[in-house]
Amino acid sequence: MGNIPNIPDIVIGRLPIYLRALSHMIEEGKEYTSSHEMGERLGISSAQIRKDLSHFGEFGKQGTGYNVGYLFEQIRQILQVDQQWPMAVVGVGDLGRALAHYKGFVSRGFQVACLFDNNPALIGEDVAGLKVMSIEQMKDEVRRQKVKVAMIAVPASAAQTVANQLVEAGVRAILNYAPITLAVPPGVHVQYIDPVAHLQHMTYYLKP
Amino acid sequence: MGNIPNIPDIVIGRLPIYLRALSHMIEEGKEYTSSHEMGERLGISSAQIRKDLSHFGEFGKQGTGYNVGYLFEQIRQILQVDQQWPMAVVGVGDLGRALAHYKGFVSRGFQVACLFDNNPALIGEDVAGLKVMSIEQMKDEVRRQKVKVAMIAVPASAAQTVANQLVEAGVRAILNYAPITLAVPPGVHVQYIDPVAHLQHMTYYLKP
DNA sequence: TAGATTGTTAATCGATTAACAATC
DNA sequence: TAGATTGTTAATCGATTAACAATC
Repeated sequence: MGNIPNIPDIVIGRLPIYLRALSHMIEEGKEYTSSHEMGERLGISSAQIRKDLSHFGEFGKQGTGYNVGYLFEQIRQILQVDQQWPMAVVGVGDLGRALAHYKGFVSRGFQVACLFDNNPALIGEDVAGLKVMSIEQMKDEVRRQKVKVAMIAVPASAAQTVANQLVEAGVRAILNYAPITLAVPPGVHVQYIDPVAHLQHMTYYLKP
Repeated sequence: MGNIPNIPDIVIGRLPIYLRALSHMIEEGKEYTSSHEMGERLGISSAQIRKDLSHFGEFGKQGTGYNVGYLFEQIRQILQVDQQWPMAVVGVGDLGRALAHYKGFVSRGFQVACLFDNNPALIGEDVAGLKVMSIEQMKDEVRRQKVKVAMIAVPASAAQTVANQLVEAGVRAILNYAPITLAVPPGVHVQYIDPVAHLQHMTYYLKP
């Protein structure tokens, strides 16, 4: 009913980039922008930006361009980040700690709500104002807090098991920092962050 | 001369994923694999894997598939990660520290070689066996160590300046953790890691 | 009004997939 | 040999770009 159908995933993936650029423009006090200007900043063609946005509605005015604040709000709604998503962090090593302390989540729609680890030495420790809980408590706690989004920061060998447990507890979006491809049921979304993969991608081009 | 021409960047981007899967297979003691099996694991079609590899040569045998160790070595060479790249980390906050301590670089062709921060309170501190150096020392040190690869873990407001300095010092590949698009000269490669962008991409699909 | 910029259409470009002969 | 799987070609599919009428 009134559903916006069939928008390519690659388009969805660019919306957060547009959002980021718009928020910088807001900081700069810029009131209007154009597809040309945004494209310039982001290294994307203006036609692509207009096409992408046109999937969701008409946000601009001919001759004037886009109202920065308005477009920002619209994209926030489209991505559903005009709300605050509580997140679980699993694995409280160096990376998990960095995620727990990261200041950049809150302004962009997320909030670390609970931390889990299987190391007894860590359980109960206070990290960024949260008590580290055991993996055994994870299912209950994730359900209790209605957590739908989680970040996995455990070794590759444990990542699939953790993912299974998270899914069972109701998590539907996983950001996986472990360098391994996860198998999840349909309807559960996974994104990967593997810095080494990015680095290796670039070294290909570093010939002489 | 004998150059392999015009390989799509998107293909290069998948090679690290193949490499990762192959290294898991090596750990498992698997000797042979097939495009079908790899595709299964990675959620990629077998045709795509064969097509991707065919850009670089013929690595398989009909009827048998691919020798895991051999294909692994070949892709390592293609990506130039059969060597150890020294890396600079700029910004020694929580994230920079996590990167400095990360154990996963060395086995995959990288090594954190130097750390920089502009906070006087941090300079001289020992982090993961390295002394934090000042940004003023960066250009000299990067040149001295012939560092070509760097990771930026400073606030967005400082990232462009840092990038400029790194490029001036000879860095040609930058992994940028700051949530901002960088402008760099041709021939310098940038990849981005913005966890929030990935999260926002997924929340789009978390409708009801 | 004149100039600028949108939203959209059609054309182009590129990537993925299906199919299969070759062959281990 | 029979079965399996490659590397490659051609067909399909999808994404990007160019162009422009509409209009602010």
